[in-house]
Amino acid sequence: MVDGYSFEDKVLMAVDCIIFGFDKEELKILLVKRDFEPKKGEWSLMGGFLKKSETLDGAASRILHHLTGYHEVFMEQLHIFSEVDRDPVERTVSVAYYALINIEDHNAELNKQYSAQWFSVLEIPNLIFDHNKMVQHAIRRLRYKTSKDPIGFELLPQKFTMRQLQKLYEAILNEKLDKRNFINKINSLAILVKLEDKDMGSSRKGSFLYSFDEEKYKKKIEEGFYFRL
Amino acid sequence: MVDGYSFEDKVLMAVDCIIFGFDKEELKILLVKRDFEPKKGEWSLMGGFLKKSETLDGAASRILHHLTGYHEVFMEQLHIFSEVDRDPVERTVSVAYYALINIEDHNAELNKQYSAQWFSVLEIPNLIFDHNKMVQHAIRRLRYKTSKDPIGFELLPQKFTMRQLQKLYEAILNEKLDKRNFINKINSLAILVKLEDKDMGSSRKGSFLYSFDEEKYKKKIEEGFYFRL
DNA sequence: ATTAATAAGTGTATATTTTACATTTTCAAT
DNA sequence: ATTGAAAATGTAAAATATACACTTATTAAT
Repeated sequence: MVDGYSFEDKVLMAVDCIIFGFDKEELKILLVKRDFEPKKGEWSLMGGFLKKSETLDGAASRILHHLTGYHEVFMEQLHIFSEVDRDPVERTVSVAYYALINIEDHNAELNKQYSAQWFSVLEIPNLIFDHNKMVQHAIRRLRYKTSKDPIGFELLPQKFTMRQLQKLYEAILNEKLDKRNFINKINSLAILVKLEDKDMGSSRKGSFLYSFDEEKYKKKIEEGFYFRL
Repeated sequence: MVDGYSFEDKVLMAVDCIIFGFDKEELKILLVKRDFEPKKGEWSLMGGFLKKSETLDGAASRILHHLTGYHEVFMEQLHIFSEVDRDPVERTVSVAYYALINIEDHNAELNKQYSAQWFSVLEIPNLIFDHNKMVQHAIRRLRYKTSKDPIGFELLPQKFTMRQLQKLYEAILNEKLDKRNFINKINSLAILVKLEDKDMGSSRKGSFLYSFDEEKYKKKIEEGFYFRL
């Protein structure tokens, strides 16, 4: 028993991260140029390998932090990809995670360092291995998530306008929504606080800023409500 | 490059299966008595290790077939569990799969061979490692799945009564449903065929048998409908 | 053959939710 | 003061979900 389950195969486990951001108009993901063989120079998800001493969640956080400088970001396991030949170098199983970050205060320096770049989810380039499949999977999951959680918290700056929130939903769902119905629906959730100040950036009139009421927001999620736009 | 990613850690990957069945009254899962150390003699999910030459889906099917004799069963990846100490013998990451099988023509011989036993999901014993957590996760997933797919196909015999179908949903959701509303809702999906013959087992009057219209059923799933009972 | 027992089968009215849709307001720039 | 541009706002109609109770068919017992 000293040897553990000694006759069983061991495999390498990669963790690849689909990092979502929203830039007021478009839903984007952060991709890096791979800097080692094979497929050096091609676009890829940010990834790394699981170490024996960490959990998968831990590995995913480590990798994300490495690239973005962020701690404490929303991340969730997506799916495991295990086609035998998915990595031509060696049998590697990859666990995909997706993360939601506020693109605004993302550290641009790090992007240079890793040759990282934001891409609209509508224009994802060819990625190495099965990474395109992972991205599509993540987009589906994010769409699903909109019907279960109010996702804005993670992807928007602290203060935002109704229109920005609507555009976020539109970007994720890839469909236009009716303004009045959207506002009514969001208000019925009662998770927003209307602030005094306005954002003057987008019109002469200016539009009121909102922020999430964190407490109500969390309670809502726990209740497991179903939210259909 | 001959050595691949030679400095990275490799880990053992287990696959554990939550096997759901329905016996006309209760939602059940199939558990086995573990026959090797550690935790020999305790209840456990049916599991095994991933081999280098197979995918995770392949491993899950292999393991399921081994225990139940079934091929071609609905199975789906659930979640990966990777707590560092989850297996006291050795660092092992486990991928949980859940399967839906028709309990009726399940091979009872194999149950003896593996000391396997069906347990109501309402009375799951203490399981080894983090297997109880996996089971709870699987039940949540199955509940969610009812709102997205008509799940009966996998869990019921080919012919079944409306009442059996209702009981299946009630068992999964763990709540009573209204008979008339249930029937109306199911009929509105238009995926069932009402057969000529009746099941005389449960009443003097007898109740009509139904079966799924496989084609409509598959079309419905593809459409991605949302189904709320 | 009448009766009793048992589960099957069936419909509707009300409440709730979702959808579609157009005008007025504000204010900075000219 | 006029203009332009986006923000803000409400309602009626349609669709969906819910609550709810009696009749029917059959057979086993008398």
